[in-house]
Amino acid sequence: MTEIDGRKARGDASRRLVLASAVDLASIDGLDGLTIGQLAAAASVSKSGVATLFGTKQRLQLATVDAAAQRFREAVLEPARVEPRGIRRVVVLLDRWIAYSRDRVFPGGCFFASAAVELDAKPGPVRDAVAQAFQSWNDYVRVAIGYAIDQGQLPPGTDAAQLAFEFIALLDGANTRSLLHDSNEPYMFTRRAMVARLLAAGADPEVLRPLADVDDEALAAR
Amino acid sequence: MTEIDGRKARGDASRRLVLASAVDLASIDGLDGLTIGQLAAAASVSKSGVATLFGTKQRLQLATVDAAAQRFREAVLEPARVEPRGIRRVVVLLDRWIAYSRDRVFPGGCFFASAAVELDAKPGPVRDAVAQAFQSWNDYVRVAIGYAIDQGQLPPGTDAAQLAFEFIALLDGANTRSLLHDSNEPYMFTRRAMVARLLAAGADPEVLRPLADVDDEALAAR
DNA sequence: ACACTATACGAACGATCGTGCGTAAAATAC
DNA sequence: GTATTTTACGCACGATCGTTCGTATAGTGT
Repeated sequence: MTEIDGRKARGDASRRLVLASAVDLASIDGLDGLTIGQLAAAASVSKSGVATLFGTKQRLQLATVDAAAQRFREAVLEPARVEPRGIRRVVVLLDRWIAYSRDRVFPGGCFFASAAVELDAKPGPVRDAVAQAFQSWNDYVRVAIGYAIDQGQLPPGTDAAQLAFEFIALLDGANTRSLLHDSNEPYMFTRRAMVARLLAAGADPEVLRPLADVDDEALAAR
Repeated sequence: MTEIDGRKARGDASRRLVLASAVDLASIDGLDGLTIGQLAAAASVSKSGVATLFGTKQRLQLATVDAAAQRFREAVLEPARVEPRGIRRVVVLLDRWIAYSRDRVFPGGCFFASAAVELDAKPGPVRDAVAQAFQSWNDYVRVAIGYAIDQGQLPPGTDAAQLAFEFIALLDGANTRSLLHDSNEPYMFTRRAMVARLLAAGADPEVLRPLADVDDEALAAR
């Protein structure tokens, strides 16, 4: 039943290969700064080969957004899903995001933080795709916090949307500052802020340990 | 004593005129996306005229950063300086920044939030200039909070650097989200977070009114 | 008066951009 | 076997990029 077309298969493999370079380049130079010529050089294929695989630059950009979302899910969402729903998953989620940014899963830092700021004032399909991915990540965090509330690990009156907004703002802030000043100190600021915020919201201090115990990462690296 | 050179004066006037367009364009397309050709068209001068005034694109970019810093100071810092040092100035500072972002003093939102994310992974003099401007704004907020601590309006143990980081992250987060989703709701999230944070830090609720009383701005516009 | 400096433009440079065309090779369909 | 589809490349197109050159104009010096 799963009759695979050898031509399509070959093309998909090439697309994946090219897109791996594309997300790396775009995380540094932006989705507009990404050019077909330098992408072809980075992926060791011909310029017209890239054009054949994606047709137009806009479709290349959209495919790049999808590929970046895939890598994001593997680095952040999937590790958090091993934890059961509730406050523990929220904590792992936030901790994994910091690791994802700190370890430069994308060489230019969080791809979506970059793309969102780059395209936020430039209407078009690519901006819409980025906006939706961003929204989707925000909703994921908000829902994850909602589970913690449902389970009584956070007070019933807690505003999940408000908390999700604050956390994502703190994470993105650390991402940019870390890149801009080549330092891990911003991650410490964000950890402290998030832990304090969760404590103030009434979370159990014990489950916050994964977030709270790594303050020395700032001392470890410069 | 202030002998002015008519030639220089004419050139400076032209530079100011061109730079006014440059910061607007760059806030949307980024400092790299800014091209001499479209800038010349937007400012109604010739392409080679722009080249003559700034020499090279990099010097144009550096001049654009300076011009943006000037506009930022006029929109945010100067209005806050009418308040005496202390918690009141901090509150006005944060409130002015939200107005500066919401009113689109730069058509593409905060110029420096844009430029910082665009260049955070691209070494060079322009990135350094943006990083320094960003740092300077961070220090201004931190010092302003320090005054409030010195005057006993915030507890002696308050970490001014931590607070400054959190506030700027929340402000930048609202800026991006507002642009990306064309909504004023993010500003409400940020106001609530900052007010709650200052209250938790021990600030007088009465002086926080300028920040807290405008929740309905989210309802006013979509 | 003359030399000098700064602004401003038109024109052109080589380089790179995104895209289209023609062709060849590989895989599928008949 | 002969069509057809998909990948992949070389090549060239028009457009735009940043920059440079020559020239004209306005203002400053002596």
